[in-house]
Amino acid sequence: MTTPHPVLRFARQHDLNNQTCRLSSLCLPSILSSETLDRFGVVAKRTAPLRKRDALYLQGMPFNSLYVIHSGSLKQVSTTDNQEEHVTSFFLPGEIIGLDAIGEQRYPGNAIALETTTLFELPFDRLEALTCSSPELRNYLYQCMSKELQNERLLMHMLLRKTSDVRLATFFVAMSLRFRRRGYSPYCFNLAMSRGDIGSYLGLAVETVSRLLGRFQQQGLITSRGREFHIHDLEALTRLADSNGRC
Amino acid sequence: MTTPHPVLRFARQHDLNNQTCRLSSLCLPSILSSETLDRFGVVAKRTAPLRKRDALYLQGMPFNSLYVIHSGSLKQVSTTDNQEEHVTSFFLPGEIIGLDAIGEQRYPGNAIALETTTLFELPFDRLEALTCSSPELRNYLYQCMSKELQNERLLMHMLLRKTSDVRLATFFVAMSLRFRRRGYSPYCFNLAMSRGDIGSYLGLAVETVSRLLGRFQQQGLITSRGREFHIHDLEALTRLADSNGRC
DNA sequence: CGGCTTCTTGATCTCGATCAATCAGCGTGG
DNA sequence: CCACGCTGATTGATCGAGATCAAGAAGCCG
Repeated sequence: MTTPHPVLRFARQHDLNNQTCRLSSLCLPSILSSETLDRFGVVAKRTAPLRKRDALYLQGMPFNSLYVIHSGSLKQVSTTDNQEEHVTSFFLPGEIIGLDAIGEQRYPGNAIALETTTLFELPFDRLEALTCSSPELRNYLYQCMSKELQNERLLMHMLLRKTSDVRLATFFVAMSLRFRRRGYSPYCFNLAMSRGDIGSYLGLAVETVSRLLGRFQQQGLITSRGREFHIHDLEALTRLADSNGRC
Repeated sequence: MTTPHPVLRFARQHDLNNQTCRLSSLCLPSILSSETLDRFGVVAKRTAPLRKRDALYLQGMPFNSLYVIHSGSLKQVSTTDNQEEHVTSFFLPGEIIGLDAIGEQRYPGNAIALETTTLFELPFDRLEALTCSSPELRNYLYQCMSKELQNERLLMHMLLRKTSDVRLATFFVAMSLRFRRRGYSPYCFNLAMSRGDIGSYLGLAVETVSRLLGRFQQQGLITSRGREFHIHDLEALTRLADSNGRC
């Protein structure tokens, strides 16, 4: 109930600076005064935990709130006109969900819990009202969205061109970075999504993901046991992600 | 100098409603009162026209302003770490440039004029200051960015999976829609970008784009003479864009 | 222990990149 | 004005990455 907002707590502890990042830009800049953060926190309501496969919202439902993950993770799955499903995003603890729903006032996909997940709800009208009086908060929201936009654009045009191994390497580097930013180990983490989800997100077949994981393991880049991943050579992985595929 | 803002003029004339769109969501919603628009317009400064190949800004330059195209068109080209160039966006008249620069406070690529182009400059600090007093403007900006974000996500996961013909069909349908929204013909338009630019944007080789254009022409979907395009069967093109590629 | 789903591994085939050559357009300057 | 050269567009031929089909292995939960 009155537990401080997790992002808030994290920001206070770590005094995050406003550095760049690739896939996930949802860090809280230190510009935010703790006063603003407190009011940000006041708005946040804790929601009942979701169990695996539960939906936070469904595609087309009217947009009311943004959410911040406290623990657990979600995927967003969008169904296109021709009934194909695509995983469009993954969300990890501390990240904001729903920024892509503001425009259409509807959620653009199903948000499905990948494991038991707890969230904070940020009713957008109240948040938006706060931005009146707080330029920092206003700018923070602008920056969040702008960064996500830039990341999506970059990512898209990287992935469109890249070979499957580069795509998967990019994915791992990005995940590692996201865990690092949140204060978790960037070298050892659990990914609650299935191989199929990863494939859908990267535009690859399940079989390809599986084969690549095997190859990465042979090459000593990572080890994977089930959904637990150890990154052994982040530098090589980064080099691969930044390469043309063939080298 | 004191010419009214083109978008402003357009919005007054057409009383645009807030409908959904695919690739470009930069329509002005009718929510915006003309009072707000006037103040919006006051902020806008006309800039000197760019000639073909001129740069509006370069990658890494500090972000100061958003821009709205009055006439002409631009592409944004981002250079990745490994020195590859990717066309990340095209901008048509009436569309806003620079939303993806707010987050990092730097422009994420070179904005290059594809033809003689005139613009309006919107200094962001002044625009942002206006959002204090105008909830409509504030929400408009949020919605612009959110829509672009959603479009990029959808587009990415469509393109990642799709065959080359579906990609190109999607591109034409999107372009047609963008011209339609701005009051131009959706069936006949000039695209000032080269085949190479289109290929780069879609993640296809120039040769593939060229071959596909030939095939589309044979199939009676479009005709292209140089950079002038006629869309003959928008419905079939849309069906192709929404299909799985094989059908 | 069955009955799931998820993951892995193998074999084949297709789409599109790549290499290569020619052609068209277009502005420049002799 | 035309010849030249440059860039962009087209077309053809080859090859490889990855999708797809198919089958088996490994978890996972009731």
